Amino acid sequence: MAEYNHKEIEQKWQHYWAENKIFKAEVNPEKPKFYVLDMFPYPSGAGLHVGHPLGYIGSDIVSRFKRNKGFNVLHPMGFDAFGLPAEQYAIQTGQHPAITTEQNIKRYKDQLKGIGLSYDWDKEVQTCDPKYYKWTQWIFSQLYNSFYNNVSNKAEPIENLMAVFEKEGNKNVKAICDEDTSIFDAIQWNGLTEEKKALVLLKYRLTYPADALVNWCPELGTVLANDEVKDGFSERGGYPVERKKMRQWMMRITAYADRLAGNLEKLNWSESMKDMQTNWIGKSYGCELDFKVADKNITLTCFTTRPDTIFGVTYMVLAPEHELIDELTTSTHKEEVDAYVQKAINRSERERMSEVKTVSGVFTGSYVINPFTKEKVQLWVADYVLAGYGTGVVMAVPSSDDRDFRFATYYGLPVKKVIGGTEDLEDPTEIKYGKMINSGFITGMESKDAVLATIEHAEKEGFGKAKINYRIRDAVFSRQRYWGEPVPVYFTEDGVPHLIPEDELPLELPPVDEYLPTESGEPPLGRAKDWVYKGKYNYELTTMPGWAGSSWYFLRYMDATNEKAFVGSEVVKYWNSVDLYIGGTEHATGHLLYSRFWNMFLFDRGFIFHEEPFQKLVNQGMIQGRSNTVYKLKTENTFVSLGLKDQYDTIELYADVNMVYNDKLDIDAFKNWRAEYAEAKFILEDGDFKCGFVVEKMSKSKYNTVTPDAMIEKYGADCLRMYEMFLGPIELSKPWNTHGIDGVAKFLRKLWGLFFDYEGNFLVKDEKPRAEEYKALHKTIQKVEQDIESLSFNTSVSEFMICVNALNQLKCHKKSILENLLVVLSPFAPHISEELWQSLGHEQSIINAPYPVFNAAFIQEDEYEYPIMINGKLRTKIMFSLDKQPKEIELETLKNETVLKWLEGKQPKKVIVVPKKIVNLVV
RNA sequence: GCCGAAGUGGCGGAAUUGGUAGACGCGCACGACUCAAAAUCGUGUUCUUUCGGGAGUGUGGGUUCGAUUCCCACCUUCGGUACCA
Repeated sequence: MAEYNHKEIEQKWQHYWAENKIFKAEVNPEKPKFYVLDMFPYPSGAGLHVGHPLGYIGSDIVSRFKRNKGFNVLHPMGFDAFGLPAEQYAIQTGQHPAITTEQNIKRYKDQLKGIGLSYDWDKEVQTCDPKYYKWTQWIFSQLYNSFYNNVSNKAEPIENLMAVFEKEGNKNVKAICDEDTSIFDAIQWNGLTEEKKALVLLKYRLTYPADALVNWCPELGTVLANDEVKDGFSERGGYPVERKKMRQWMMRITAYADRLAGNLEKLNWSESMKDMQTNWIGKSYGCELDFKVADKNITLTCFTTRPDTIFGVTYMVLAPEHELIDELTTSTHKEEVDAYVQKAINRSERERMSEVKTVSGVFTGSYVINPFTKEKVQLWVADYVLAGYGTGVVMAVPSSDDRDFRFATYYGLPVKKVIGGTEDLEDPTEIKYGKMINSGFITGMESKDAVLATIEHAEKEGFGKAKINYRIRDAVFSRQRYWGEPVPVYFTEDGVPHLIPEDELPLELPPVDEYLPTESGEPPLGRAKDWVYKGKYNYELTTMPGWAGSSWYFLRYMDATNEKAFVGSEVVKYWNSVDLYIGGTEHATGHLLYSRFWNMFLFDRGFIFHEEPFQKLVNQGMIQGRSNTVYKLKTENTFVSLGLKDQYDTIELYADVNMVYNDKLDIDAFKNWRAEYAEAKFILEDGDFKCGFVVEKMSKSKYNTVTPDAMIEKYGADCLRMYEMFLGPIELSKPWNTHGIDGVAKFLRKLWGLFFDYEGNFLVKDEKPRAEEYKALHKTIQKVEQDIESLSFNTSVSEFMICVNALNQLKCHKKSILENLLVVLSPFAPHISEELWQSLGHEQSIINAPYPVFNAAFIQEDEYEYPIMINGKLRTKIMFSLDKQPKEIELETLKNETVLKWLEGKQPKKVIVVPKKIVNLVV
């Protein structure tokens, strides 16, 4: 072969890999395993752009590297195939979402294969495949059949709980359950009807139906999880979201809040990612305190993290949604309170958010009694108190809480200062901690000690207890949509839910005539004809959310075709948890929390053997678009180059980045782009038409999308892979700019040139390398190996360039050098490496070639050129033998001509000689 | 507001535990080859300069013989989160 022909080579090797199942991963206890995982994509209609594969290329390099290093590597890919876009498209066109999804998946797979990624496609999973979602439904069933035991601190079968109920009721049970669960004994339990028993058990199950205040998105016709809502709008589509009470399946993730937060410490994740999860879980230590309502037989419990400020409580506040509001409102205030509550509840999330700094509230007419001081304070309703957090009741301490202070100031409520140092302050909330003042028995204590003292006192007196509170809420699991996993549940006439038995799974998605809600407002599944269980029981009509299928796919990959279990236990024992997981930050509080939850649950129940699914997590940065702009005169069909545009009255328009090179417009291509530009005139500068640029999101409407296909067509997959890595550290976001890719293309041609000359003559000879050649090679082996371990792929690419430049300079065509270099390069540029590897006479794929062993002897230097600095400024350099003693170096330096000139006859005060680093003279 | 990450040439970026700032590449300039162009190769390329130097890693200070690196304060950008009691 005369010239480097990427197209031919890449197709050849991609076929070879696929036909010979080179990347097939099978359990092999003889070999150490390594599991490299990419976050699996939702196959959108637009296909991949060059930003998507960034992480895939990085993980592919690690996978291939580990293979060369002797590991048994599991590196799978699949598709998160249920989802809104396909369904929205189905609503518009009537086409079944499965068809669109299949087409999109095919396109994605073609694109991924074109990049030469080393996936074991036999392990592919698609969440919308009934063979897959059978097991998603099975896991749902396991959750349904489990409760969380606070004593063993893990999930257990619900039968364990039932056995205890039969023996002694629930009075000694320490388990996670609904707040409103009442206490009963064995006699009461055993006396309950089956229906009643079932309803009680729902309060304990890890998945359960409940009336919950949810994020309802009318535009999408479904509820959304908290992490799917951003600033009051749906994350997908950007439609407004409102609060609504609906009956929903919920997941009791709160049972795992503590372990999810605590385990983070053990994980090799970025600090920012751990922080995001920690904040989302929002664990806070404090206590619950009971306030009796004056003249009423009601006790309100509030949660506070600052019980030390109890003597500063000057009023109390309820959330507008609080269920006792009617009872707590006196007749004289009824009208006002009702009006306020109505307004507050109807206010959309969005409005509430935009008015964060304004305060509003009304007095209920009732008073509560501070259990510590016996003081009567006013009870208010205000929407700054959230129903969903704590108990929906807040003790207000305006002297140490900003919001309380703002509220009290606005409504003229008293402020009582309880922390030392705040006595004379205008705004006492500036100081949050100190010595307590005006605080009864805790006066004089430090706030920290006072917290403990007050809790102790409250517990002794029986009106409070220490409590850990979490911000995280149970996750809404129902979606009022069609394109998702059916929930494997039917309802008997009494409304009690029952699981579809395991051997009848999967419960397949039935056909419907339209992908819209029914007339009566039921989800689309309500349209399915004759879709009833055993001919008489109604099925659950909501489907599972997107995160259901993605919460366990990493387990299914291990054993993708197992029909007896979601994953075989020997298999999961071997592959265990993911060693390296690469994906975007956007999944920090959704997918990464839910999958940890499900994994932990499956671990508790003994189905798998690792508590945490992802040991090391790396977030790849986003590749932003880099749009090009051109400037058209407002009144004429004439465009003006960037540098001259200020002399004219222009409007800015996009030019497709694919017809701009180094910000210079290809005018002919531009004229052909659109009919209205065919006759356009151009005002050039220095003979070129220069475009402006803007960095923004990559999208079709901005004409700044670049597809991997286009890059591969022109430069080849190896070039694209290396260039993407060369752009910078994998975790950094950066704009895509095709300009630099030529550098990598040149590198590949130079590499090729070490093997073949222009006529296609094979140049490689089996000769003994010289010291410089060994040095160039081993420097590269060392650097690249370190870089891959730390995922610094960008510097590896530089190193390869340096090495090939050096070998070119040395005119090195020696087999033993080039052979090793190819193995080191192969994870980055696998196709060209395979081809050249074969040209050296190898019959086996380079994928299994052993990684060269770095030998420090080859890069050993015996001399070093010391930079000589005088007062920290570099003045000259002197070569010294590395075994020369510092004292000798000092003496010789002081004799050096340049040094003497700079010393101007003065004697240096101090001479610092750092071996193999530097010499610094202080004058 | 709070939490986190990041600020280095015209551009992407490099610099191991504090030790020659700007590796590697793009772009640009000049040169070679060519009738010419492309490709390729070579040289130069932080700024400034009176060609001795001087300044320089967001800003201001500090520690040090020596700071892109460590400490303090601040500014900017990006990501997350937000009446969370």
